[in-house]
Amino acid sequence: MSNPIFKLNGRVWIETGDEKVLGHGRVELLERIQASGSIRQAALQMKMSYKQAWDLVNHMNDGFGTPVVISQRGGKGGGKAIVTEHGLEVIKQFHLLHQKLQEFLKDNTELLKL
Amino acid sequence: MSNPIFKLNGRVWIETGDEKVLGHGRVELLERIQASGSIRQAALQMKMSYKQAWDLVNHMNDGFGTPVVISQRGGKGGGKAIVTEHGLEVIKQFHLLHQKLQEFLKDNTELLKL
DNA sequence: TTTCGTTATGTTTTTATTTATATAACGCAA
DNA sequence: TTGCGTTATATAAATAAAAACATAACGAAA
Repeated sequence: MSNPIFKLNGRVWIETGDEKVLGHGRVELLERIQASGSIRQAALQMKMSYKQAWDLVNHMNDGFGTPVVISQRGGKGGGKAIVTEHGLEVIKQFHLLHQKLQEFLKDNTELLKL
Repeated sequence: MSNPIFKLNGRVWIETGDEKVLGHGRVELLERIQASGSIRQAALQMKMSYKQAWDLVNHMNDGFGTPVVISQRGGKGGGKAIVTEHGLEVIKQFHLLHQKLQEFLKDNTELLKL
């Protein structure tokens, strides 16, 4: 067996050109927006500023051809944000990738000899 | 085929506990130290400060049980640094992992439907 | 014993990033 | 039509990260 104190870890993400458009953190943000219906609440939960969350959402909407989040201000509750059908698909795809990566990491940790 | 503008990318690294001990950048540093015999030259090549390079080397030596770089000051040329046998092994292992990840990314990019 | 170029280390300065603050826009509901 | 809570956006303040700078230690070679 390999030395137990060493752990293999990794990340995957999706780029357009050279810009990162979707990764681990952004997916969590989308999920929390979906769950709460609010960019603000999602940001609070993840302990990031509203501005940062909004910038990320904006960047994702730009990066993907079709928006992943649609938001509106005013109205009941002051405003809201929803994850689009395309956004849900994106989340799903990323989860699949993430899961596959975990398998990859697990398999190769076992081969790791240091 | 999947949308050509989206690219899957990723990284792997090795941790001990929760601290990153080896990744893509550190491996390049080791290789350049090996090639030049100097931490300073390696740092210059990678456009990082000597301090930063030295800190990384130190951190790696701490992180792995046995040192990956041994350095000495003074003497012919002012000093030198060499990558240990263990360091070479570590580089080799990481390259293997990196190569496998590239295959993983390639395989899954083809499945990527966005 | 002086010079040289590097390792080793700490300190200071600068830059970049993050966070906080402020304010306008908005539309529903009271 | 006023208040409310959110989205949207810009600007300022605070933190963190990186780079630059300075300097000591070192030993071979001149």
